Amino acid sequence: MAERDGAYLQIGEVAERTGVTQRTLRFYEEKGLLKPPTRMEGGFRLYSEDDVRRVEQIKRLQKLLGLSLAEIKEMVEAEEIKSQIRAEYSCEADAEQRRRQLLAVIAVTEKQFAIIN
Amino acid sequence: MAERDGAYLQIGEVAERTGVTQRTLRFYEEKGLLKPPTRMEGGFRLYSEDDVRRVEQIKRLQKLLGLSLAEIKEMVEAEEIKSQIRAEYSCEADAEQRRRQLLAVIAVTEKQFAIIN
DNA sequence: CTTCACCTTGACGCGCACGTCAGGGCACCC
DNA sequence: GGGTGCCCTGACGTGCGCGTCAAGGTGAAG
Repeated sequence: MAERDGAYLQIGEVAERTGVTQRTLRFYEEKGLLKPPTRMEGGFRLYSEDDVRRVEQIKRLQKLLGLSLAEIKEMVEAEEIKSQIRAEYSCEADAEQRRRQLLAVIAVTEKQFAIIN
Repeated sequence: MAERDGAYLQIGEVAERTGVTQRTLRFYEEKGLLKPPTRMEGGFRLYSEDDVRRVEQIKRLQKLLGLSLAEIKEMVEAEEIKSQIRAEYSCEADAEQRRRQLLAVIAVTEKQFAIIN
C-alpha cells in the first residue's frame, strides 16, 4: 500500500536531517509538540516534510529564544488554530501572521535594548 | 570597622532588589558567576552595587537570550579580563566594548532573521 | 542575657529535557 | 527461513537550575 514512498520519512531519516535524536522526536510527540505522525502497518512512524519543518521551528524557538517546550507547545497550538482559521478566512489569517511577525520583531527589539542597556 | 554602612547590602536585601532568591545568589557564587563577596566578621555576605548590577545582567542574559549559566559564566569571565585590560589601556578597552556591543547586535539580528525566516 | 530576625553551610528533592539501556517487533534481502 | 538493520514501547538515569528543609551561628535591641 506504499503510495509515493519518497514523500514520507522514517524517524531515523528525520533525526539525521534535523539533527535531533529519535528519542527527542518521540518525546516531542509525547508532549504534544508534534502531532502523532501517520504509521505504517507495522507501527513505524512516517513523517512528512511539514513535520520536519516543525521540528526545525521548535529547535529555533528553543535555541534562539530560550523558550521552554511548554511555551513552544502553546505557540504550536496557536499555529494550528491559525491555520484552521486561514482555511476559512484567508485575509484575516494573513493579518494574524503579520501581527505575529511584528510581535516577534518587538520581542527582539526589546532584547536588543536590554543588551545594549 | 563598619565604614559607609549604606554602601553594602546583605543577601536578603540583594534578593529583594533583584527578585532572585538567596539560594540563587549563593548558587551563582558557588558556580563562579558572582565573585565571592566581602564578609563581615560573623561570616555574613556583604554585596556591593556592582554585584547587584551583575546579578541583573545575569538574569537578562538568562531570560532574554536563553543562555545557560555556563555560557554566562564565560561572558562574565571575559568581562573580568576586559576590565583588567581597560585599567591599563583605556582606548583599546573602549574599542573592545564597542566590538562586544556590535557582536550583541549581530547576534540579535541573526535571531531576527531566523524568526522571520 | 534573652529574644528574634537574619544569616550560615550542608544535603536531599524536584521539574525539565532529554540519554540510555532492555526486550522485543518489523521490513527487506538472500 | 534466517540475517541484518531499523523501529517499537517502557523504564530508569542524568545534568541543570534551583527549592526546601535541617541544624545551628550572628547581630542588634531591650
